[in-house]
Amino acid sequence: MALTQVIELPLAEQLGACCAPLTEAPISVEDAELAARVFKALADPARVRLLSMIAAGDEAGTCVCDLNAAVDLAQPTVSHHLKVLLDAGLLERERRASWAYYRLRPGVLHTIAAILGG
Amino acid sequence: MALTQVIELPLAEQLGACCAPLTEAPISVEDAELAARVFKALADPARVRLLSMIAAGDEAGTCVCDLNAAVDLAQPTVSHHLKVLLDAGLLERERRASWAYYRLRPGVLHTIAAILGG
DNA sequence: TGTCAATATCGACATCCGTCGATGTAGTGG
DNA sequence: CCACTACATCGACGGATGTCGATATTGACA
Repeated sequence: MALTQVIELPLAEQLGACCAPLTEAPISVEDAELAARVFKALADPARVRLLSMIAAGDEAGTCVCDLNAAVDLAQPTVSHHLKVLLDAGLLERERRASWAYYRLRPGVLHTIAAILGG
Repeated sequence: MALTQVIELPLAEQLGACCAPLTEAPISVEDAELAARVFKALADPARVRLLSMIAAGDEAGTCVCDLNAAVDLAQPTVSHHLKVLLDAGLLERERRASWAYYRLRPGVLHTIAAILGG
């Protein structure tokens, strides 16, 4: 094993520091890979909806139990989608008592919008 | 066969007329489906790069021959990705002589950015 | 009409991804 | 310690997707 440890920034944060808007200059191969991984997290209707419910919900976070009740998917499926959004750096997770609360990682949506040249 | 014909607006244009930013209210199932289809088009590194090259290139359009030369993919693969971006309503195509030119559909990137609440 | 160049479509393949039931794990309260 | 609840992980299945070689199509030009 290597002695050094790779500190991975959240994907969506790397994206914020990586590159100019798509319209300004051709994106590099590496940065395109990064951007595509973030867009891939958004490339599913269930995830878009979950993200929107969390983004439009309480700033303190939305309980998974509420999300499970609100979408027509099995509990493991919801858990899977939340993990994808979490790994993409779009969400944060916090445990309170025996519940899990997810909330938007601040600024990420703006970061993604900025890449698009909005 | 039905006598009526469904006139399909470009995907990305439907998206512009469909819904508020994700942060404002939970998106509907139908609109989430729509948004996800657009994000799916962006969910591949090759497509992000092609889109960026076209977006940052000449406003009159970018020749497929230039795109073929610039990316390390077989010609049918490039053609396939361009079709995905076209079908998503992100690009426009124009034939000039025996060449095909693609350009950004005006406003689409801003539309997508707006959905994200940018 | 025939040939050539540019692009699109087709068919096949391997891989990835969404889904769910079954099971594991963590935290709560008796 | 045990039972219960909330959530995560695992394993498997079917369908979608990226890739390419072969082939079809389109347009230019003899």
